[in-house]
Amino acid sequence: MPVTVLLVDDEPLVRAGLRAVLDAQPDIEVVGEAADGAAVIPLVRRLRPDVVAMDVRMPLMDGIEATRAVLRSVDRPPKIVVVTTFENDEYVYEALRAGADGFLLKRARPAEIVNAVRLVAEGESLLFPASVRQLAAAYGEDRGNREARSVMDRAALTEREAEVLRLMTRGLSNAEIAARLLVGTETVKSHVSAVLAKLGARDRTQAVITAYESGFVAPG
Amino acid sequence: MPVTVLLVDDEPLVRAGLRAVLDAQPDIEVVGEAADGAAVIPLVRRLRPDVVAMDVRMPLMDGIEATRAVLRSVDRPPKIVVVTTFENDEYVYEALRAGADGFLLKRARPAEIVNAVRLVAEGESLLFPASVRQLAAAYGEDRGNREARSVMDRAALTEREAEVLRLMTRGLSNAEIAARLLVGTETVKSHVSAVLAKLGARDRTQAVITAYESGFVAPG
DNA sequence: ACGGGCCTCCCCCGGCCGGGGGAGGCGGCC
DNA sequence: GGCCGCCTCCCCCGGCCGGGGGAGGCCCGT
Repeated sequence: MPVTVLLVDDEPLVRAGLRAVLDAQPDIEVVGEAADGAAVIPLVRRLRPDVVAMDVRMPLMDGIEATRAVLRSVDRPPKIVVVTTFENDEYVYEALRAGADGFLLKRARPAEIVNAVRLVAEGESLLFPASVRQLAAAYGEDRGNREARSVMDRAALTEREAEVLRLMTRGLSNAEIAARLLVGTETVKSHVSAVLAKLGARDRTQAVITAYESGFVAPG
Repeated sequence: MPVTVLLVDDEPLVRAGLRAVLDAQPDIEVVGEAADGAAVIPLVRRLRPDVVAMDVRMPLMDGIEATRAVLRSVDRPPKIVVVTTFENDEYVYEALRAGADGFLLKRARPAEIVNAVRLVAEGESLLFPASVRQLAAAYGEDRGNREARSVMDRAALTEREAEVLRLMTRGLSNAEIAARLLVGTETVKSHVSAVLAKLGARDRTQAVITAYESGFVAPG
């Protein structure tokens, strides 16, 4: 019996690509598709796929949440392969921590994609940072982003500081933030200074940039 | 006779997706694939496709270069549709300036992809605002975002202003931008003021926020 | 030739910003 | 009880920022 696969990705194009690649294999069968993490649970219950190929970045419920949801609400859960565009995507690591069994780069060659699905179906855990490192080196780029994210991770903003940063990302001035939070402007200045120091930002603009780059705020 | 299409994308997965979507149409036929811009010229010469669907971001030769190369070295060149992941990708604008006839978002629905190919094949030029607006509306929900996007669309920044805004989104001060662009700080201040006015922003922070919200810069 | 848009640079000036340093109150933790 | 982290507020001050107004050179289209 073939390995059954459920595809979860918000982009129909990617789903079509995965389907084309996987269905071309005699021992693999795509049994369903979903456009968002929120739709995964009932589909997994009904279709009982061996493997779920799941995008990490999706609009309503991302791959991390969806992975957690599947693992805790289905017994004998399927293997979960996380699909991502960027190498060293923090989301991927989170998804793996959440219990995903492996991951796939969208730019991988078809043979690698097929191989990854077969391997996790057999119970192998695909955690090869090595190959990711290679691809990262080959394609370079996207470095600043990872930095921003890790800066934000290590920043350890206090609750108040995070709130102030959030208002900064809405374009508010110190005086406006003060009014919004019902505190004095001097207090806001203290928080802003703390945020700048923790994020390694020179001014509020750089702080806002870091917030966007790190995913602290979602643009789309 | 069907519309013939050549796919150019470094990711086999995307090629497979486009092929699946396009080949499903009786009036469209994918006649070839290439993984890099460098391979396009001979393929175009041999296959004489009506349309080339070309990724903008590729390792060896990007879509901009490849577009230019095709247009200048082939007579009766094919229509070129630029394929991108991000809306408002700077590369896309460059490609359009280089002579591309339209563009496609990878996250577009299959029907829209098919439609875009048919339209350019018929000689329609798919330029941005309208179709982007549609896609944004279709996928949007998020209202503020669409507003930001339309603000950006109507902003009509000059080339220089856009460049200054791009540097602003990198966290640079006026002095640093001046140094980077080899002009005086007063000049930069003029451009910044123009950008703020056109974007309806009060300060550079708000301008950067608008840039992120509108997709002028891609965060992830 | 004239006008208009763009890029460049200049002056003045008020204001918000951010750094440095300090301090008091409150809560939790050892 | 004592310490520490967080939130709150204060003063001084230099600097970058942004507004307003102006101007010259360039190219393009009329």
